[in-house]
Amino acid sequence: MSNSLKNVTNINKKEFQKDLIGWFEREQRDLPWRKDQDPYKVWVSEIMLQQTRVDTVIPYFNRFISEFPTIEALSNADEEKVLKAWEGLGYYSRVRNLQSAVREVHEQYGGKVPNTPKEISSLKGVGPYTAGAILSIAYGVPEPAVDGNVMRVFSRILSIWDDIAKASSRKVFEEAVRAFISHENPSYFNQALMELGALICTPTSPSCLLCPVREHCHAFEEGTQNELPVKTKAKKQRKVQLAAVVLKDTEGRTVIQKRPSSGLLANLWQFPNVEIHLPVLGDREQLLSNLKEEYEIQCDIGELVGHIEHVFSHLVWNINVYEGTLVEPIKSSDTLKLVDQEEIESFAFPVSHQKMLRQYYKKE
DNA sequence: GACCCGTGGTA
DNA sequence: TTACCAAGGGT
Repeated sequence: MSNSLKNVTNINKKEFQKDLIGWFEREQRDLPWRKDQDPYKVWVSEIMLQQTRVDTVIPYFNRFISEFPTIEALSNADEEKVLKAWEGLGYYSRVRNLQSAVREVHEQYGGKVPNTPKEISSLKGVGPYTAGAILSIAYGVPEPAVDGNVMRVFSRILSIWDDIAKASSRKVFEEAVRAFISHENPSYFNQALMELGALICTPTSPSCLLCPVREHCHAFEEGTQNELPVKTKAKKQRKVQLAAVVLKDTEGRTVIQKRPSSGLLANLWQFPNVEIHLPVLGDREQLLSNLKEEYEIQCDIGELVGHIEHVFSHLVWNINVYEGTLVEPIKSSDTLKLVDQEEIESFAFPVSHQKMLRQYYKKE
């Protein structure tokens, strides 16, 4: 056993399970993905919930399941529509991986989500947490599903001082879950840990007096609940300067381009823009030369109409936005289009460019 | 292990 | 305003 788990044997496992699961049965929230245990819906919900709040996910989940209700529906869906359904949720590789994996299930597993750790973990976008979540919730398999909640809850219950920001710490908490998980109801056990983390055992000012398992909690006994878990700070975001142009033709249509199929905001659509490495050249000159060289677009760059700051988890965009007009017509392609106000609605944009769309495109 | 990959809410 | 956060995974 890991040295971090020296307190495991001090806790009555059966009593702990009973108190935790009993609380979950009484207090669990009524959430749309809890209406049944359809493995596909459990899967979709778990992908959406990665690093994303429950309140944010709810409307996306309802719309997504309404539009793509089954494995087959999502397998056959147009990628553009799937991305559009994810627009605004962030971490867009999640949905590309999801559709790719769903297609694999459709073709290789006869449309049935696999129920073994090895098979399910081999699917794109399904890591250790998601594998355990689907296996336990959809199939009742007693596998750990260790997310940030579970690490926080168990760091307090067992007084584990490992840094939860380190990837290597996850296995310590998986070991803790394996020591306590209910084999009668792994689904409720795992969900209860996360629900407890979300509602009671919160990051700051946990509600210990309302906690159903405070009698089992070492941190509560020692008064260290506000010092746990240990988590090192994230480093600051890098700043990136951009210049973008809302480029119109003589009929009021606007140029949009598709982002590369990998990296930041992959496959989303945007207004033409360039990263400004050297400010000395000037935004207009760099936009002009980029559009000419990359797309053979001849245009005039007009007024600076505004600027947008957009904060990502790991960087900050500062975008100067210009108006522009096409000098000669362009040819549409898979990655470059001229669209009117109605057509543009069907393309998925990152939030930063949605702001441009609202502020600088729909005028006049 | 370090870094990349989004967004909106909150103290 | 700043910093941190929220049901992680890929490379």
